[in-house]
Amino acid sequence: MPTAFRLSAFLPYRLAVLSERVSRRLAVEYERSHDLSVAEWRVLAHLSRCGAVSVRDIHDCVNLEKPRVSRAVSRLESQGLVTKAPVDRDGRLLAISLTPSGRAILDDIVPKAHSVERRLREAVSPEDLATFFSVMERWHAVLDDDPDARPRSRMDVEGLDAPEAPDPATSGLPG
Amino acid sequence: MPTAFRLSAFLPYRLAVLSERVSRRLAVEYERSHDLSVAEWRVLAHLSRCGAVSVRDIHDCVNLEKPRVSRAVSRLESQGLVTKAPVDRDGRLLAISLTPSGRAILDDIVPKAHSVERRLREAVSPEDLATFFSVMERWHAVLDDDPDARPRSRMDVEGLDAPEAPDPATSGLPG
DNA sequence: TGACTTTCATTGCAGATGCAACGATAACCG
DNA sequence: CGGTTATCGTTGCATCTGCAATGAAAGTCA
Repeated sequence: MPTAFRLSAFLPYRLAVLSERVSRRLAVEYERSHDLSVAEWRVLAHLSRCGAVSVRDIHDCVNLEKPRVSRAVSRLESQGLVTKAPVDRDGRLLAISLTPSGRAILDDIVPKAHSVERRLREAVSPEDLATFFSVMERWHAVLDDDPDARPRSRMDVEGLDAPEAPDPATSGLPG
Repeated sequence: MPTAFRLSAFLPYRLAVLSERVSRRLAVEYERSHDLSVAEWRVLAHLSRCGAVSVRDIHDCVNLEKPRVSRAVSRLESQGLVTKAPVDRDGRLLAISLTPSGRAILDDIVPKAHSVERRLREAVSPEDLATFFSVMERWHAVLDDDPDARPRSRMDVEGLDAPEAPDPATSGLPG
């Protein structure tokens, strides 16, 4: 008998569908009012916690390819939301930090993002939510052991509660 | 004090990271050996269950934009994996179905896809897995009530166990 | 010091993506 | 019938994406 594959019950597919739907709902908050892409939003969000960091550091922390970070940062800079400052100690590095405008936009978006998340969290019990996260973590562990899977980005593997783990190359910068 | 947003603990972000990692791991199976894109894989998988269907039907069922389905189908056709047949009863419609070659490729990929999924499922208890899916379903329900969220695609909302729910416009086609 | 390797950010480029048209066909309805 | 509307699949186009390659700047080590 011919192979029949039930895509709608397939775990990777279901994950992708939900993830995309949630992402698009969230994108409404930063796209509609501030014309930001996903990459730009992630960069801003990361900068809100980590101060002046390099492109490499952002790449390591927010699951974006380095060129994507670079372009996102350039666009944010052209909009006056971040600044790129050379690092005197290392001519290769760039110290990227938020401007007041960037901070103002974050101050507007972050509550909306939290609101979207809160509505999702409130729809399930704390126990179920904990189970959900533990399942996600175990699946990451499965992929960590799979040579055909991509490695996890640094911030995601180093624990979600750790302090910012500053890049030694850029820590101690102004900003 | 300035807004500090912990991206790595943000639910939409975490969902996106896991989903992308799983998707990329799965893509290894159909990309490396058969040079298929996600869209092409989804089209083939859908056809394996639903026989001869229209572009519109695929679009409704596998969470892909219509142009993306159209191009995926065209590329699959050029590779001899599917056929596009006109529907005599309705000149607008196209009856898309698998060729023997397409079926052969599916016969190769599907076990690999199941293997990836099995490893993930085996990493958690059946109870936790059930909880995971019920949480996903509740989040879909939250988004269903949100006017700023996109509607769910047909197959995903009509239940995962329903029979194929053939498009009345294309049902009864050869294949 | 000086050749070699590594790391950094950027750029090129081929291909994918999303959205808005478009032409063609069918359905609706007076 | 005939005109309007709706649907189907496709295409145009601006943008984004991923990957490799580039040039600049450390780091390494004899």
